[in-house]
Amino acid sequence: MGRGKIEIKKIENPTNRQVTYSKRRAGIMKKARELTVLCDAEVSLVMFSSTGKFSEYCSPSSETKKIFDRYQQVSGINLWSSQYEKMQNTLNHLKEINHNLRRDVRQRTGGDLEGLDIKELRGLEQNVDEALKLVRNRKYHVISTQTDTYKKKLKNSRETHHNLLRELELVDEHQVFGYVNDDSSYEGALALAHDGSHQMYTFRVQPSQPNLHEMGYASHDLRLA
Amino acid sequence: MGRGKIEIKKIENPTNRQVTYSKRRAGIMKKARELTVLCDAEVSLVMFSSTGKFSEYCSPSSETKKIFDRYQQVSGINLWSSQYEKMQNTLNHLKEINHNLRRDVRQRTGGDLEGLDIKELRGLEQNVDEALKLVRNRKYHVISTQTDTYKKKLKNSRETHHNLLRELELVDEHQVFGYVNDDSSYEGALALAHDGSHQMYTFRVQPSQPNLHEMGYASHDLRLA
DNA sequence: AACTATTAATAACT
DNA sequence: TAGTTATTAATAGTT
Repeated sequence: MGRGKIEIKKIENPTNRQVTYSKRRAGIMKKARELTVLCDAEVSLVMFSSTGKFSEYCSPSSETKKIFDRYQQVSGINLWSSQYEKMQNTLNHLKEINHNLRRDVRQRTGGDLEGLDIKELRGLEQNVDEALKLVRNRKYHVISTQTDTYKKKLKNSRETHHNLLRELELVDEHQVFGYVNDDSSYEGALALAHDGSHQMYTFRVQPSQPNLHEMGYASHDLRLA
Repeated sequence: MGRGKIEIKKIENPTNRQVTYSKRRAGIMKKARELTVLCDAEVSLVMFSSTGKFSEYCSPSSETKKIFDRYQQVSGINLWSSQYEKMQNTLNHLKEINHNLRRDVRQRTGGDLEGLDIKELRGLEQNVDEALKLVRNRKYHVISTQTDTYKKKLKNSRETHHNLLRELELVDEHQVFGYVNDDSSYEGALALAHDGSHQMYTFRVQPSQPNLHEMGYASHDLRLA
């Protein structure tokens, strides 16, 4: 339809090709629109020119996305299967790891021991025992560090006090009051550390887990008390 | 184009509409094909008739899926944003939980203690201490159960033996040989349980975590030794 | 971007 | 559903 018949093959002249693309694109869009109206059909038309220019037509009261969804249903092709499956796998993997981590934590708090044989129990016992020693060591280290800090502060304070008194002495030539050399602070801190209070150690992860159940987990209480 | 002009509005006669749909569908598909060839374009055409019949055209050497992917890139519309976002959130949530669980396990094995203050350390110590007691109790329970089983087996065996000897006595009227009443098995089991072997307790989750690094985790060795 | 000779599509009919 | 044809619509080549 035009001044002479044309063969249906790629137009080599780029300018010509682009012009023809524009014209025919308008034509096919009109056809799509007419089909939609005349026949009450849903039509999605997506085009990319050879230069990459994108155009689309979509029947009114619909969206390309919806037609894609429908296309997917009918064609049986899962358009985002690759993405989706990969994520699904990652998710399952994480869930499994989480599950195992939870069990480990439970066993390390003395629960869920029924499935373990003697050998495993012995191993766990030894492991927990070693952990206990490490925690104790760390505690003592923190305590002694803290105590040193207190001692230094005290020493500083003492010196400051001393100097102050000296200054007063020099200024007023008054009698100096004695003061107590209080070295009982170290024992005090140790007593504090060992006071056997029954306050529980609460697992930090708790406050940031509002909806585990949404992910297929029973809402186990992870509070390790 | 036809015997008389027609108005572009829905064809009310269903038969007519269906006929027109078929003809025009063929026409628009031909147009799409021609556009593809002449102008070296990529075209996706998806149609649903008013009766729900689905047809598509897609430029050769491409697939509807690929064109959809491209459509998504260009249009900025994320076709699976809802699905994807939900999964992404779940994933991040799981990762966070995982992270916290790992830290907890590490702390329960005596690592990562630097961030804890005295109060937390005291709590952790007490918690681990209690866990240790629970594990020990369980171990003793398993041992004693096992020992009981052995005792019963032994008792059975002893009786069987006894009966056998009696039968021999009755049959042959021979002299009975004595046997040792071996009750040392209990002490043996306890010794085994307390032997202080340095064999490590290995965390069960290990073998099923081949590729943690793929999920953005450093491949920490979870082995709790 | 507009024109127009010509071909292509198709509405009505069979 | 498929074929025919009169008529309109699309468009190739031109301006």
